[in-house]
Amino acid sequence: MLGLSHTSGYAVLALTCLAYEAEGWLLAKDIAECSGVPQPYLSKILNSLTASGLVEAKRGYRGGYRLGRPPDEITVADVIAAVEGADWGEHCLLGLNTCSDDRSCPTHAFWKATRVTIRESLERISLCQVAEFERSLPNNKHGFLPHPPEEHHDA
Amino acid sequence: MLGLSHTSGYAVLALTCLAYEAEGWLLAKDIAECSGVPQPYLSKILNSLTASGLVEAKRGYRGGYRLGRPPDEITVADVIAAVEGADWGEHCLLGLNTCSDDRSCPTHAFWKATRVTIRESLERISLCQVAEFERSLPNNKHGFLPHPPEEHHDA
DNA sequence: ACCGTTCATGATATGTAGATCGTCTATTAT
DNA sequence: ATAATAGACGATCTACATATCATGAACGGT
Repeated sequence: MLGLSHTSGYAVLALTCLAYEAEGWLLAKDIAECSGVPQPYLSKILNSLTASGLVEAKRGYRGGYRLGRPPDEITVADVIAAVEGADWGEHCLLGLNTCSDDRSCPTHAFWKATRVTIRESLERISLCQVAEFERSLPNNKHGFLPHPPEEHHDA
Repeated sequence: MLGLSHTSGYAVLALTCLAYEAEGWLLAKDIAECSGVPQPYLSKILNSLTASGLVEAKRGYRGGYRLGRPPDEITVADVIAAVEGADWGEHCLLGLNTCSDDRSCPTHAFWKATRVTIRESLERISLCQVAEFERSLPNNKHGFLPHPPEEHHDA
């Protein structure tokens, strides 16, 4: 199956929620509800996003998460690198670990070029654009995205 | 990590060994040695390749495996489909299972187009070409590929 | 200083890919 | 028919991604 892990998608969704709320702090719990990502797992993801500086975390009363820098300066590629490691997209298409520039596999040249295209494309998609995109969708009920800034009082 | 499973690469390597030996039958043991794939695991892979018709298996004395059809009629895409399932490359880049044409993710359109390119590229690479490619490599010692048709007598 | 709030972190399931082992069954030389 | 050969298949084991839980540590209002 060709693609990234669920974690990458989760991270993008979570950050998109934060991109909506450019000011204040969002609780992990609210990000979970807004993004649809299971909360305990989301905490782990937010944790590694904090470690890589994409988000800031504040503990205690009135704490929560917010973006570490403006949403137009965070790309989908950044998010993926933060959760998958910087070397995502440096691997052999066929999963061969013997494969390198020196000792290449039959798909090596093609895949190397394709990876660059993919990486560049994802570097061109900022969180702003993702948020914009999500907002534009006709059936943006729930699952993907917010719930405009509005507070819920009931459990 | 963006890429297919190890199994796909193993399958391609194994079939490339068979492509060398267009006539007779090759033992699982010899394919394992030639391709560098761990033998017990290779058996599973060969088994599923047999199920999909890419190779033929013959049991018993003087048995072994051989290609089910000429190597120039087997593409890398065929091999991948056989081991990963026909729907490899139909998944969301970000691993979101909520993602579809109807309810797309931000990378959906781009990724859908890219997938087609990838698939088409792999459909253009036949086992003949793979074998040719491997043969052309300067340091084709062992690991990847054969061992030109020559029998090994010692353990 | 206290205490509730909120993130951080380690321990613990669960599912699936990767890898191995042992045994069953089919084939063929004799 | 028999025995040796070689693939088929089920049971098992490890590693990792995914997911959950419980506890710890930091923060801020009072």
